[in-house]
Amino acid sequence: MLLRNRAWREHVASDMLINGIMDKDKQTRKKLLDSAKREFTEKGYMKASLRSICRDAGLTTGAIYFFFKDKEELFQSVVGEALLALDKAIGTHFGEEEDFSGDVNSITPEDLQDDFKAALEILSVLYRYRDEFLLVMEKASGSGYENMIDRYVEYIYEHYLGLYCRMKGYGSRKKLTAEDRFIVHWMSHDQIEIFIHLLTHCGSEKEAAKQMKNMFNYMVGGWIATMKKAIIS
Amino acid sequence: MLLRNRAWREHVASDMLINGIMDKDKQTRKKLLDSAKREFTEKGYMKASLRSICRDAGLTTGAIYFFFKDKEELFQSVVGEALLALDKAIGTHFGEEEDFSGDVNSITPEDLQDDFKAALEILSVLYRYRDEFLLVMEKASGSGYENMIDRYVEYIYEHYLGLYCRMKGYGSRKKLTAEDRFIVHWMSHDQIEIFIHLLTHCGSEKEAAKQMKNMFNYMVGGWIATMKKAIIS
Amino acid sequence: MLLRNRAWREHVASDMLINGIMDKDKQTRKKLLDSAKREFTEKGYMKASLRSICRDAGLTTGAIYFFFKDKEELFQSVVGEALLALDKAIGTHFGEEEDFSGDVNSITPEDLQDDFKAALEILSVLYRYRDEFLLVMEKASGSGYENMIDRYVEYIYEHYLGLYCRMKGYGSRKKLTAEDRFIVHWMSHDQIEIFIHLLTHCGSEKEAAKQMKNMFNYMVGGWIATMKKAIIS
Amino acid sequence: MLLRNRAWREHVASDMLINGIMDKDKQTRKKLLDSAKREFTEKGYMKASLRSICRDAGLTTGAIYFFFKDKEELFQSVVGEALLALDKAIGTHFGEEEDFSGDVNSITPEDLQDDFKAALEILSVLYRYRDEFLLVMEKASGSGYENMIDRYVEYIYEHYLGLYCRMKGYGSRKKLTAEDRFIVHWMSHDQIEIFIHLLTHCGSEKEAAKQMKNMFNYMVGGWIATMKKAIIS
DNA sequence: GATGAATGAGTGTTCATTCAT
DNA sequence: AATGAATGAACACTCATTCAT
Repeated sequence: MLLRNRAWREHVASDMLINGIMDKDKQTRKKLLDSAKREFTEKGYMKASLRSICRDAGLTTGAIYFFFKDKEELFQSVVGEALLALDKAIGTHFGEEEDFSGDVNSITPEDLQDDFKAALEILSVLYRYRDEFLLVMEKASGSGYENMIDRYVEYIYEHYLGLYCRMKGYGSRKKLTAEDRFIVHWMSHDQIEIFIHLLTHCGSEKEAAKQMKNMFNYMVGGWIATMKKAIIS
Repeated sequence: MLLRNRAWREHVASDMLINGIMDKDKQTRKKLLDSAKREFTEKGYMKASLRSICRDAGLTTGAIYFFFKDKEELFQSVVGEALLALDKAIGTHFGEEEDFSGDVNSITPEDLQDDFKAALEILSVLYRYRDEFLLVMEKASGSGYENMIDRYVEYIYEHYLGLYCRMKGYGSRKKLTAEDRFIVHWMSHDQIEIFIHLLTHCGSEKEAAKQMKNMFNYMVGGWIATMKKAIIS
Repeated sequence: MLLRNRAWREHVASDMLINGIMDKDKQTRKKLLDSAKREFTEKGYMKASLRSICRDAGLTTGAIYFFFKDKEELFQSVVGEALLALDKAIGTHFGEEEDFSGDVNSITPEDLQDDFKAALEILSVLYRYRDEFLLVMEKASGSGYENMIDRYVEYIYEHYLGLYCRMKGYGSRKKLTAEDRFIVHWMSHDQIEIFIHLLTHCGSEKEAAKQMKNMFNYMVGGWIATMKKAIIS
Repeated sequence: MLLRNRAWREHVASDMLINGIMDKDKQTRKKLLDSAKREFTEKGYMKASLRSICRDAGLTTGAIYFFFKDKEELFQSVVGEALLALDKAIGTHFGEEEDFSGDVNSITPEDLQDDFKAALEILSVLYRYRDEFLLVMEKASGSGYENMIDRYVEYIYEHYLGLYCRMKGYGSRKKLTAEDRFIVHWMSHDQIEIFIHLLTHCGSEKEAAKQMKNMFNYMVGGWIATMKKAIIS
């Protein structure tokens, strides 16, 4: 799992529960979160003013501190659910190394297409919480989520490293050179950038799914070229 | 030209002149800029403290305001020369639409390789001002340079749009669909990301040039796939 | 009586009653007082947080206000019983001017030793409520008990003034000079300091009683010297 | 030396220099210190408000932070000079163990009288900075000077331990029992309390010096009794 | 050219207290 | 009897900026 630790996940999960069950009076909290989302989105984490958030929510200064420990936890509460969902989705599709033991030569670049389906599901999560992810990706500077992108890259990097090895017929990762690792890292990075690019440039999931096709086509082409070159040179 | 306006460019250019000619007591300015670079790099634009910069430069608080209008202009002055150099380099290689009028079919993906040489020269500029570019790319949040990346993307996008048209045999850009534009935009973005990735992950220009080869191979593969698919589907 | 007024004493007394009789659900109050004692001891009156006390007691913020008017009264309730007990003990031993009318010359410094027994009993009270007294003596800054020590000094001062007069053969207090009063005041102060010193430095009553012997010896020596000097000079 | 460290002492010393030499414009700092002294004296360290201090000094909120790092340093600057002076005085009179090597029996309680002269000089320092010492002794709760008294006790305790040993004819401190140490610690404490008592109860140094005579007489009587008892029992 | 003082609005945060339920 | 929400004033502290000298 990518996200911090179990305690944190449960914390966020309990948030979701609370929000789900007690519809009656927890509207203040909701209002606060809405205002916070708006403010963070407008000004970014650092420039966002808690006063301004409270005002916008029709509350007084200290109100936030009944529900949230501090600014950081408020931000966390805004994006937590989204991150948890993404965490789960990524964990499902990129987490476990597929138990592969067939003929090495039978692996074709088309295997990459499997990722496409996974990517579609991830895309679905991303659009379910679009605002929140845009927040994390572009407005989190100064918060504890500043480098979330890198963390995701690092996570799927492991996955792609395995895929790369199998495509090259490496039995062990020990055969990987620094150059191998660099290009795989880049391709992992690129995969994440695809998601971000879609999220920022496509207004709907549907539109994003359509464009992602071409982007994947591009990406697969890149992988093929990378493999060929490796074989040739 | 990419950068704001002529007035600004001249402002920056005169900076360079000043620094070059009057060696005597403009060293205070230099000291200030050095300290500013250090502080911005350490803490990022927003968290950087002018007090701290002055202290580090062995000056008092108000000193900055003799040389710079405000915090923003100080940052600008730190990164200005670098941006100007990059602007020039990009202008040279991506700026002018090549006067192409040959046989459409003669265009091969290998044309992309021309970009490689251009990219190497840009890489050279990037590493000449590595600190400054890292500043702009990763620490400018809150300043006027927050979205510099997008501006560069937008700029080379025009270039790649032309290339794409010629590779597809389009006589006019009017034939481009929204889908065409989207993928070209992405590929432009990707090109910029390659530079940033190199700058952040390679300690020397030499190392970066080496890794860029594989990244370009990947990119060209992507272009080929994009072209093919376009033909097929 | 030393403590404020009758109303207050009855208030505290009724507290004791309540705690004694209704064992059933007044345990909440008890829990609150325990947590308060802990918090006050840890952080001192001012830095103590009512929130924190409630949390520690497993209750919510407002709960305190059912039992106590405000922070001050809570503190009062924590230390009240102890103060009342001490008030009683001091009243018994230092309160009433002994009905003395014998031969003036028969008074010897050994009369001071009578105080020793009284002091032992007071010590017993102090150790019965050791936590509470340490609270009052060292952690009450900011509360209404800040200068409790001075009040005790003032109280026993009257007692020692009488003793001093008799030892000097004064028939009336009118003979006392400002200098007389000053030294008696100091010696009263010193007596109180002895108690505090013991309470803070000895872990058990037994240990304190042992050390008090030497301290009294020191004190009696001081009284003798004071008397002699008064006679001589 | 009692006070923290050399760096700190030099810091305070330079303060004194600044205040002494530059009479011209440093009046703002002086005003701030005056207002601070007043505020701290009135409300104590914790309840003192920096806002209030600035207001009283005719300045705006942030002004303090030009001269002082934070609340703590402001307090330090108010009392620092006084503490330094006291440190010096105490160091002179209680710091060095007198190089005693005469006949043990020749030591009489009158040796204690030597302390009297020392005490008079210390008293002089205390009254030179009376406000400041009252601040430290009674209003420092919450600041870094909360337990200054104990520190002074600990310091002179060493001195009195030596004196006690010589009066008892001990060649080495190893002969001291826990009970010995306890009573000497108490007597050291008492010595300090004498100073505080004078400072709080006498309006002038002259008056204090007069009353101290009797208090010393009392103290010497205590020492004699302590010594005798030790010999007898 | 540069200093050093001062501004003043702003920040996140704390907390005793209140009160409808 | 106790909850949980909300208040609102206060706090220490930061900082870009200004300006007389």
